[in-house]
Amino acid sequence: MSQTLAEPALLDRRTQILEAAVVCFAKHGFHQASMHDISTEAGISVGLIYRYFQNKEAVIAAMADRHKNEISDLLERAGQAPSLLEALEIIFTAHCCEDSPKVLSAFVVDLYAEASRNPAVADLVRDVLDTAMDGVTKLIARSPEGQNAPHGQTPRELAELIFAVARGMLMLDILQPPETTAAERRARQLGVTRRLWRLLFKSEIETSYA
Amino acid sequence: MSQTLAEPALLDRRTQILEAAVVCFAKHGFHQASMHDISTEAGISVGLIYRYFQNKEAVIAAMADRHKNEISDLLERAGQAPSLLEALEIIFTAHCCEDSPKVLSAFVVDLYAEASRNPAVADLVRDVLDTAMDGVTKLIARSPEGQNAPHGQTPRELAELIFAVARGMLMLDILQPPETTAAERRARQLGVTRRLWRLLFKSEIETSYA
Amino acid sequence: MSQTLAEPALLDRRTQILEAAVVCFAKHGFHQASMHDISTEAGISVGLIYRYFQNKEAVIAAMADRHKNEISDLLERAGQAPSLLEALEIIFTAHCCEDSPKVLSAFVVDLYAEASRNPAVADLVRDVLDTAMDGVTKLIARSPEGQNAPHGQTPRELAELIFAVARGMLMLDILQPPETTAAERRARQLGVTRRLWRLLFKSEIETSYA
Amino acid sequence: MSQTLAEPALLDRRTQILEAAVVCFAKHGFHQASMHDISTEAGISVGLIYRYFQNKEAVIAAMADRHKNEISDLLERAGQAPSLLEALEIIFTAHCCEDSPKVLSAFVVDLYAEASRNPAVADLVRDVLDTAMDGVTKLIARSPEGQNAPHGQTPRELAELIFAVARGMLMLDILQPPETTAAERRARQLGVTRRLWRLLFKSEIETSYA
DNA sequence: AATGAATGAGGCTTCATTCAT
DNA sequence: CATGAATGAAGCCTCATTCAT
Repeated sequence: MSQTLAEPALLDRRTQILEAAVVCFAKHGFHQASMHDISTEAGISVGLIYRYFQNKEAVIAAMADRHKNEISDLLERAGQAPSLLEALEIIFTAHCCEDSPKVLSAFVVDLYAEASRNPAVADLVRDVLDTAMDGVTKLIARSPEGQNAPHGQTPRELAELIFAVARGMLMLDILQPPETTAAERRARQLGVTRRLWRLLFKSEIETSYA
Repeated sequence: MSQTLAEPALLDRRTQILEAAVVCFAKHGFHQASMHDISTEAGISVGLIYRYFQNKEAVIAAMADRHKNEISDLLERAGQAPSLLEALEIIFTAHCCEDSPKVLSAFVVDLYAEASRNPAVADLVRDVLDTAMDGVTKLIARSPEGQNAPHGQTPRELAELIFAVARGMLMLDILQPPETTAAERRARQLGVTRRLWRLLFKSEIETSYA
Repeated sequence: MSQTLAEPALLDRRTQILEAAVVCFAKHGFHQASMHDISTEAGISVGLIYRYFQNKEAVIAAMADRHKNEISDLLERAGQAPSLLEALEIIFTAHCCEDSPKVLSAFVVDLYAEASRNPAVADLVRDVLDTAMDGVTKLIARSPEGQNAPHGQTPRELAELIFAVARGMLMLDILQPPETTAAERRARQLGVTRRLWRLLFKSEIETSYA
Repeated sequence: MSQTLAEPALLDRRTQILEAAVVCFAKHGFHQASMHDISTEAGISVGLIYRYFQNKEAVIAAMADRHKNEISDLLERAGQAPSLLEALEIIFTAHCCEDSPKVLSAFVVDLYAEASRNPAVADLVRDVLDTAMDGVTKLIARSPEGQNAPHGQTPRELAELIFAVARGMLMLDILQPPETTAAERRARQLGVTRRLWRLLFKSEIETSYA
């Protein structure tokens, strides 16, 4: 009976530590955040972290993995949206959550920075991106407006552009003044999303009616 | 008489140090690169760096400033291109230089990561971005194809999209396998640039002739 | 009723732990072996060790005590040997057991190293040595060849020399390449033992007949 | 001119650190002595040690090397002694120096303990021993009393016995009560040396005259 | 009796920075 | 102007020990 309890407890601790780690990593960066910072944020002792992670590197790797799952969830949610536009809106505004303003953008950019020197992280991030791109490609392919994109661009090409814009907006999001509210950041993202959507999927004539 | 000589020498030393710093920063990241790394790369002693920069922070700040100038130069060159497409091509392929593959992408992404926690760097990067955006906005406004963009998007809005894509491509560039050649990366960037240009500036009908 | 059971159980646990401790101590040294190592080797939990030993120091002390008993047993066995030479052979080859090659040598040398800074261990080891020396002195005194040693050396003096050689051989044993078999190490020990015995107890003339 | 100075300075620092290290290692053991202990004993900062040694392991290795040189010097001195007995006396009393009582014995025993788990140290110690044994073998071979040892033992065999006794006495030396003076320890060593010498090199008859 | 999660002090090592030369 | 030896704070990690279950 302790086994059925031990498993979740173990997972919970890991989750608790990772939860603290995102905060610290987003606030200070992977390598500027100390293990002590994380343990304090998590409300536990430093040593305990090492019961659940082999070392700091492993925490970073787990964070990357967590990111993979979150993107996965995001795509899932986007896939269930009633329209392509709404799906894109979900994808483009995922990081504008009230509770941890700017946290996600900084974290993701840091993740890419880390990927540039840590091959393991690079592989993971690449994998995430490929999966995500495939997902969006399918989303486009099955949507009505994806059937005849302007200039005959393929769904894959459109997905690539969409992702470039999404990652780019993440970088620009970092530069928003710290006092910017989540709502404001969200509004901005929505604006860009719609303009992008119109460009990619609406021919001139149709749009004039909109 | 030493003053007329001192000034350029001083600038040269600073340049020499910064030149070494980009290499180290791109290779290891701002905070993973040690002052010793930089001094070794520059072929000088550690102490000498402190004669030209108050501390490591100042080196990072100077690097950000250097980035500003480089973007400035880039815009200058782009502004002299014969066509908008060519201007965009210059902007989008600036980081694909033979000598230091992937160096610039990693550096810029790191710079944004740093901006997310260092307000001084954030201000500088924001300034760079604003200036660059203004430049491109003007480029678009004065170009023939910028006159009537699809969906009535303004030059500013188009510039925003362009920059989002440009920054996004930088992030994606990081994920390229290390063995990717500069030429391959350049080709990819050019492909995206052209597709983006067509989308933004070519109406469906015109394009069919292209 | 649990008491009659508890006693042996308690001793068994202690023995089990000490059994695991020798292995770990010999493999890593007293202070390099962690309590966790010992608990794993013993197949129990860390906490349990503290039920039977106050702390690591106490484990080491108990190990020293165990060593005392083992030397005691060894002398017992040696005392029952039919001849002095055979007694010496038993003493000199005790550590060449098949199952844990080199284990004992390393452990004993470590014990002496520990004795040099831990007075409690020093006292114990000294006690062991004195007792052992007394035993061997008696062995010599009662043996025929011990009656007239060359140069009129007393049984005590001879025992001292014997023990110096025995401890010294232990140190040298450590330097044997790891692949050396117990049999080889035993053969070497026997050779030295016999040469020593001849020197100490055989006059030149008698020997020429042997 | 700074180069001719830099070299000795570098060597001096290393020597200074090693000098401090022997003290700490002998007092606490290799792994119980902290880098901080060593730096304090040497009167320098912790970080400075790392300018001269890659890590603690390297300090231990250097200590082992130092030991090799000291044994080398010792043999040199012993080789110049007028008689074999005096040569042996030098070898057997080397560790009984006034200034650091018991330091050397503890250090050497620790070195052997370390050798039992650190192959690099084992190789070095083995090498030291072989060289030393060769030296003593030669000493014996060239000495008058070495010509006809009792029982026809070869110089090599005699050297082996001598070294076993020497290492063994080192171990026993550790057990001397801490208040034992260097003179007392020296006296004891001399006693053993002479008895050993008589046994190995003096026939019964000659001795009766002595 | 037994477990193993949790703690936190302490060890090794790095690195920004200073300063005598 | 230039060097690089020196410092010491701080980071990562281990481990003896405790305690709730």
